[in-house]
Amino acid sequence: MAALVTPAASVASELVARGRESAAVLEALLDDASTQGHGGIRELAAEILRCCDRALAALHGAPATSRKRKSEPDGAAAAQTRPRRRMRASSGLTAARVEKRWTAEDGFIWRKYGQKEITHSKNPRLYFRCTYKHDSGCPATRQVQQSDDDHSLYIITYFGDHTCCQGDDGAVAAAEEEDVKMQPFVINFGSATTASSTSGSPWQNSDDIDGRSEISRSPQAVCLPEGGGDELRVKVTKVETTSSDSQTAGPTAAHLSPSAEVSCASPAWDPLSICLEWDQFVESSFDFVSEFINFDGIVL
DNA sequence: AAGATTTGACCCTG
DNA sequence: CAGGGTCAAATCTT
Repeated sequence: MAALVTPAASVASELVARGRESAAVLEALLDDASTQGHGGIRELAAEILRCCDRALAALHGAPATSRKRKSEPDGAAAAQTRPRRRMRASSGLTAARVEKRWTAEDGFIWRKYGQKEITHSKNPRLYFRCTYKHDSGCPATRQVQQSDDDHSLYIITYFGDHTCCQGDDGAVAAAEEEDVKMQPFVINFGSATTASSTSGSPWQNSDDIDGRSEISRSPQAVCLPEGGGDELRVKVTKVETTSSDSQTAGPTAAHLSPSAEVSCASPAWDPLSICLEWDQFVESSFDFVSEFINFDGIVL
């Protein structure tokens, strides 16, 4: 477990994560505008996302390679002797954290390891573990399931904390809290179409929440302006934490708070002082698009 | 070729 | 025994 644990690394990690979010928003915007010939710029935004992902991976202290699956030389015989698995309920793993989001994306890099049809549920439950489980022994896992009631909502249950980027508990806790605040949002540029952000969103991709697309795809639902509105509307879904003892109740039984809607004149996400530059970056994203900023500085 | 995803089977708990 | 969580071979993607 050779994760970077210095405060500087923690800050860098968070900055990159935030930059990635900004790029995701940009890509979403451009995606919608693709019919007007912004395909090349979209690709650029996608490249930013990829760069940020790689940077995060590096910061998390894991080599980009060596994740090859172990092969079982004895085939079926090996399966017979494989270690007995333990169910989470009895494993004493850390508490579950249930989130209800518009996107399955959360800034971490997950690897899908299973999918299961759940009884009395229309949508399958997807199982993810931290990409760095084997490299850093990171125990973090999560389950993602689309809401039966609202297909544009994802119910995400987190188990365990990320140790792959941990070391400074305070910093990590702050980062997680931050993540919760800034991830689940819907941007509405004051469209007259009341745009129920939960329906008809062009960005939701219910068939595509597997690990790969999660990393590469834009998470936010965005409505482009129709009449020149300039207000950004951020929808924040509150998050509750449940105890491990109540985990067996499952995500759908967990207590989810109703969403709170917040309107703001600018897309400044929150008052993290060290990240002001990114806020400015986002605010000027449209200008930057038209001027074709030089990305040399972010090449990794 | 290496790494990620899919998916059926295995295993555990209630 | 049913339901749910995880494993890992097969398959796909890059």
